[in-house]
Amino acid sequence: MAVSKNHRRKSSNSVTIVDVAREAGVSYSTVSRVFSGFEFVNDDTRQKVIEAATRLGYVVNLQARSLAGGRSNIIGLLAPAIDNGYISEIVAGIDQELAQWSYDLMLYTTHRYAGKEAFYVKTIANGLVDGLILVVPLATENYLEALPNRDFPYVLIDQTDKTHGSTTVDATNWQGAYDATNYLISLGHRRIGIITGQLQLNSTTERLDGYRAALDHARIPFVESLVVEGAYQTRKGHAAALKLLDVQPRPTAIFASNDLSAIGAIDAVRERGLNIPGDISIIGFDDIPQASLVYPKLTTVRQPLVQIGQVAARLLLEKIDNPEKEARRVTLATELVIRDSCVPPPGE
Amino acid sequence: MAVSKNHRRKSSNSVTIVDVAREAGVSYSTVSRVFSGFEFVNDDTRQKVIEAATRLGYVVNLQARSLAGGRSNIIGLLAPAIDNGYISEIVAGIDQELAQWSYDLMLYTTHRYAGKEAFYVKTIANGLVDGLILVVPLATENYLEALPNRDFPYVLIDQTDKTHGSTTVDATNWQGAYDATNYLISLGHRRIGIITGQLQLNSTTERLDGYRAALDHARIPFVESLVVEGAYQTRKGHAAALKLLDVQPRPTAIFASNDLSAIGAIDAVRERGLNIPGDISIIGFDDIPQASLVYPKLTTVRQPLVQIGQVAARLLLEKIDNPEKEARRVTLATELVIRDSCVPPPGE
DNA sequence: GTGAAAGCGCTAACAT
DNA sequence: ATGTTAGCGCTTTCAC
Repeated sequence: MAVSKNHRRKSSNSVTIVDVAREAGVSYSTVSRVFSGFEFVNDDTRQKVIEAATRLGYVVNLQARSLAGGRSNIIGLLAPAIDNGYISEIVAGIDQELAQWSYDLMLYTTHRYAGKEAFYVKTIANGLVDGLILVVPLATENYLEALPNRDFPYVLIDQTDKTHGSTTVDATNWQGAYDATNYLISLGHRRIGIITGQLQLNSTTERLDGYRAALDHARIPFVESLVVEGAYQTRKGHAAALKLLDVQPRPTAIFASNDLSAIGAIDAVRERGLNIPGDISIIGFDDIPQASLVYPKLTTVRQPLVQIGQVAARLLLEKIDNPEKEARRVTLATELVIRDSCVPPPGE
Repeated sequence: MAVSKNHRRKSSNSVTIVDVAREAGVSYSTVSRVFSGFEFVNDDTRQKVIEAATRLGYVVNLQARSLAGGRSNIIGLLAPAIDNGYISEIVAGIDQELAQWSYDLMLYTTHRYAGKEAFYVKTIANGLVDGLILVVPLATENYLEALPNRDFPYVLIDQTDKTHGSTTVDATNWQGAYDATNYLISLGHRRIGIITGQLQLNSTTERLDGYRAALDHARIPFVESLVVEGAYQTRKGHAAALKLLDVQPRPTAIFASNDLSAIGAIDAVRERGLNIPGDISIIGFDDIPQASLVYPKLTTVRQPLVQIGQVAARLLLEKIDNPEKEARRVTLATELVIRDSCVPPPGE
């Protein structure tokens, strides 16, 4: 919160619209028209203005444009961090889409104002961004409460909220988990452990349900002790896997609810002197870039991360252009990606 | 460049400083003083203002503050993309540092305006950011030419420029490469291939020089055909490794100038049916998070990526607060990280 | 088609 | 310590 004392103005030697107007011999609103596009301006005039601007090296001041015009062509991304493949891929998708509409991106990380989420979001929304994409794992409500009442455009990624009708994009979590579990079953596994995400999360529940459904479908009894809560991160995945390995009889396969957990699980299994996939098969979820890097290459359920980012950005832009547009939820298809980390159980 | 036609103003139901002033019964500059900190305001008045603001749900409009005050407390990061561990780690460092000074971050990707770099940068610099961090692999000059003449604060990461005196932060590339090569030599290798980065890059040259120096020092002849140009990416690393494997006699070790290349090289070596590290040792550079994920875990030269980001941000902030501050170059130490991808050559 | 003028919400002299 | 007044650089009516 500390703001530096010695506020000195930016070296404001910049060429403004007024300079261009003078140089071109027109009024400065004409210059504005030329650069904001779309107004009817005489071709000669336009030419004069553009030449003058080029001569002077004028570039528009987006800040001023934004204040005056009410729009900044900037959207914000609120995320815990961008230090893992999951978010990076999504950001790539967002960036791709924004580039097409000449929008820019601000990055807000959530770890900043713990406990003051609402204030933080409110400040963001009241500032320069035209809309917000939220990739917030926990406590979404805390962030959201500051938003809908001022009907500020936003979209949620992989996060449905019950209270407000929010525009959301996610993937077929249930189906993906079903597919993963079912694949393991088809390989002959019957004792399948699962490492979940945080239980509050929607995606956690959906994936857990998909897992159960596949078990049910194959008439494999659901065993409580084979379900261990993780947190969608490597460390927790590691710990959860260790727990799973202590269950008797030991599971022959583990479904990790995301790849980060799966990677942690791989290490844990190895530490116990067990072999992957020989002794234990492991399947993940997400297909982040690391999934094909680890050894053995991870069999996983692919989420179209880049596309999720793209769609989220597009929905947001639509919402910005047309605030009346009603909230909707777009769910993209997951896909089983078979690599090397799953084989039939030992002795099969 | 297309700007949406239906510019509608942001739902401007927002509470402004004027509303707060009216509610508190003071002039609106007083309100400004309270929220911009530091002015001498009577405690009673301040109290009244804060209460009024809270009652009304006022939050500052950073945009307006920025236009009026000449400072936005936002800095920009210009990078090719953020989709790899190298940049992600740096961004994490930047973000960490910025958080401390309540600065925010804009993300600009370079792939947008190919061929119009100068214009792009100029627009950025003329807009809302107070400064810019550049992580630009190629054609740095194109970006830079628009900057120094308007003495806009910026810092370069891992990129020295000859023409202007730019503030730069990088790592001990020469020493790191020397250490890597020397380590290989100490293991008994004498035919050591190198996959470089793009030859235009400073870091490429420095690392190549370090490699040569280590060879020289051990009186191992430098062999031209053992040097293959890569591009700091996995794909190119793969291709380069393939080339290296065709050299007769075949190298027993490969120094990849960054981890991404090393990862590509690992795959290439495997495709040739060779074993790592048994047949070929591979060493990388950077120590991105993926380095410890691959199999075998990659021996590499660690760059303090997060710290690089932090230092870059700090230097930039200093420069913003004090434009007279002269440019300087901070070089951080690299460190050899021994993992599993290097062993003595076969038959040693 | 073009110019004049009123803001956008705020900061920063300059007064008092 | 607080109020008054100019802007920051632009968009956007409203005239002509």
